[in-house]
Amino acid sequence: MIDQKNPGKEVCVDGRSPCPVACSLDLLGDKWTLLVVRDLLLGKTTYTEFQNSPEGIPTNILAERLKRLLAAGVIEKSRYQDRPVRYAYHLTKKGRDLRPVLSAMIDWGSRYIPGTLTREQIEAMAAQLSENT
Amino acid sequence: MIDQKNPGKEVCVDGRSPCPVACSLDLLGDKWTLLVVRDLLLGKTTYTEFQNSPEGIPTNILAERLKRLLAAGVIEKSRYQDRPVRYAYHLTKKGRDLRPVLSAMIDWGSRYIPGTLTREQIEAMAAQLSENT
DNA sequence: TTATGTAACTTGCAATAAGCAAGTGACTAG
DNA sequence: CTAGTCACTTGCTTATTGCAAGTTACATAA
Repeated sequence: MIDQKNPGKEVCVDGRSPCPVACSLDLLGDKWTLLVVRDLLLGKTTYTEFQNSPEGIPTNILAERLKRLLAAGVIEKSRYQDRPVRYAYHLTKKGRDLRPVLSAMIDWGSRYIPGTLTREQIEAMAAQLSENT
Repeated sequence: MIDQKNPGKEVCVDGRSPCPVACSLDLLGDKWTLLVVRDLLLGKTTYTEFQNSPEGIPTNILAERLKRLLAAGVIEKSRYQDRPVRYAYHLTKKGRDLRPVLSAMIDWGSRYIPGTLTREQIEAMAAQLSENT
């Protein structure tokens, strides 16, 4: 993975090593961040929609993760309505390009974790979700 | 993602929801676990090799993660030498099938995180690593 | 035979992060 | 003027990390 002749010397910005996996995990390596990205890929856009996902993300953690993803340029925030103020979150290109990561996790999880939905079931639900908008 | 008519009811074994992403993250969602899998995919097999990776995983966390991956059937442990006792860890099929997840992370990280190595650089180093054995 | 060294951990403890409940401010609808 | 929604924030308890040091079993060198 890393230059064995020069260990721990060449470090990426704020990262633990120049390994793209390690640096990705610095941003995405926890139990919640990729679930927010999942929701965004499914077309959810608002704070309350993220909160209503069945995993039940704690509100302070959701707020913090949205800030981090915003700072990292993975998502963007827009006020889509004044009076009353309402915000929508969307993935940037950087964020949309996380789809293959999520996709690989869906494949792995649905194959190896019993009781989880298959890609097909998820896609059917995603289609329904976008119908209702 | 999840059945909206019956929220929070249909949960996978020990998981937060029947979503394969959520359940995968219950096992893999932290800063270290996938780095161990990365090392294993690169051909590293021993405790000390994992420790010597440039990210510097704390030893107690390494021990705990190996236990978890073992319990989850992602890796297996073998005594490859008595006197002195030495252990080797290897990926099972379940573990090797995580390659697409790591692969997608390499692609995303090397594209979006400046200073990280490209897939090509990593593959070159992996080739070198297996030469030296 | 004692002394040093290595592999693979375990233990103790301080610091950080997660999780829960409750509160806030802007605004709307009844 | 009361209740309700959205998008958060604050306070506090519990759980997880990270660091240093210790442990056990064996090996090799003096």
